[in-house]
Formats: sequence, structure tokens, C-alpha cells
Amino acid sequence: MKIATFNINGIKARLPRLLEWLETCGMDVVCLQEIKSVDDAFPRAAFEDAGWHLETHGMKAFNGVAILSRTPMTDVHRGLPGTAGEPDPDNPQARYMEATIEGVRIASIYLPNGNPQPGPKFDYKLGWMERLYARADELLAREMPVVLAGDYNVIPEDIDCYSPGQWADDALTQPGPRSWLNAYIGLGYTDAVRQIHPSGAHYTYWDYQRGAWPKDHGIRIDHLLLSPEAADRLTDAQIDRMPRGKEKSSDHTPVWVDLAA
DNA sequence: ATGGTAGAAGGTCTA
Repeated sequence: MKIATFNINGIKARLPRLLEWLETCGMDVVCLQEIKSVDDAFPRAAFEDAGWHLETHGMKAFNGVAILSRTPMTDVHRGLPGTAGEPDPDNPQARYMEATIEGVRIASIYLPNGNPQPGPKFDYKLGWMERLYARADELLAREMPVVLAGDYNVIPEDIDCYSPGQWADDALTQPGPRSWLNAYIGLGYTDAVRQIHPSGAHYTYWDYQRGAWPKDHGIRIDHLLLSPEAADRLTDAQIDRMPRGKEKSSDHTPVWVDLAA
């Protein structure tokens, strides 16, 4: 069972490129982030016509997540439990959803960026990561395969960054967010790409500016965390760099895991 | 120190 995460940076701008990739990628499930669309404006038919089941959790202009699946989804849940820390608790930012697919609980996550730090946006990121910790812990109690997939906006270690010195003051490398990510690992989750590529520099994001892509000035911020029941089934994890090199690409590229049947 | 690019909007804000 192949499961991907892909921050597409706008569903409307990315639609043709995304459909091309979906045709050939061989994925069973694709978690999308930054759809930047309300649910009603999401181009559902294009995906359904191509044979995908689709669930979205969007909002106006920013953020927004979705899950595509070749087989039906059950028990779909939108929003990260607990609204404490949301700037507007009555209208929480659309950054999290879950669904069960073929017995695997899968989350699509768009974690707050947190820049500039320090500041209220960084505090929001830390609070969000604390709430995700609580949810990740709850999911472990189900004793089922869980895959927490998404754009975490955290560079786990300096080897995940082309130039750690240039990122030293950025919210993506700060000790606080890194500690929360390590806390998820401490609960029993496995960073799938790190597991398969223990010492490699494997990036998932390259800025649109300053020629970051041709110079391979990338960072690794898109992750799939696996519960023990999922990690036991892990046979492969890869970053597909091809989509990043296309015209009108996202600034992220897809990351995927393969779980044995 | 600034600006460089991109997307959703049709304001600037976010990254």
C-alpha cells in the first residue's frame, strides 16, 4: 500500500500537473496540503473522473488539506482536536484531517510555519505541535497502523538542510519544534524516510527564489510518521523529485511510503 | 539591507 504526502501550494494552479502525476505515480493514497481553496471550490470532478475518492478540509485563501484514495474512506474527521491556541477558536485554521483506508488511520497535516520567531505565529506553532502530540498519543491506543503524513514545517536535523547556518534563526530549525518532533518519535512513531535513508540528504522543498531548485538548496520538512504497527510493514520510503522539476511546479515534491499488505 | 518568486485574491497576507 503506497501512501504519499504532497504540499501542492494551490489546487487550482496545480491541477493539470497533479493529475499527470497521479496517473503514473502508482499511489493508493495521497495526502495533500495547502490546497488554498474552500471545499465548494475544489475541482472534485477532475479527481473523481480519474477514479479517486476525495475528502477535503479547506478554507478561504490559505492552508487547507485533502486526502485522495483509490478505495473508499471511512470515519473521516476534520480538524485537530482542541481549539485552544487558535487565533480564532470559532474558525480554526484548516490544517488537519484523518480518514481510515484499508485498516490504516491516515492523517493529512499542514503544520504552522511559525515565522517570524519569536512571536505569536511561533507560539501558535508550538501550541499546535502540543495538540498534535496529544492526538498522536490517542491514536497509538488504537493499536492499528497509523500514518501521520504532511508538511511539518520542521527540519529535523542539520543534515536535512543544505545550509544550516542560513536557517539558524528560522522557525523551522528552532529547538522547540524539533523537540516536539522528537517527542512524537519518543511516543513510538518512526520517521519513514530517515529509517530508509539514515544518513542521506534528501530534500522535499526548494524555495522558488534564488535558484534554489537548480542549485539543490533544499530542506526536508515533509514527513511520514508511522506507528509501530505501520512501521512493521514499512518496505520503502522515497522522495519523488520529478514533479519539482516541471513547469508550474509546487515548491514541494511528493514523499511516499510503501507498506506491505 | 534589499529583493528575489509564487498563490489566492482582487486587499495584502503567507510562505
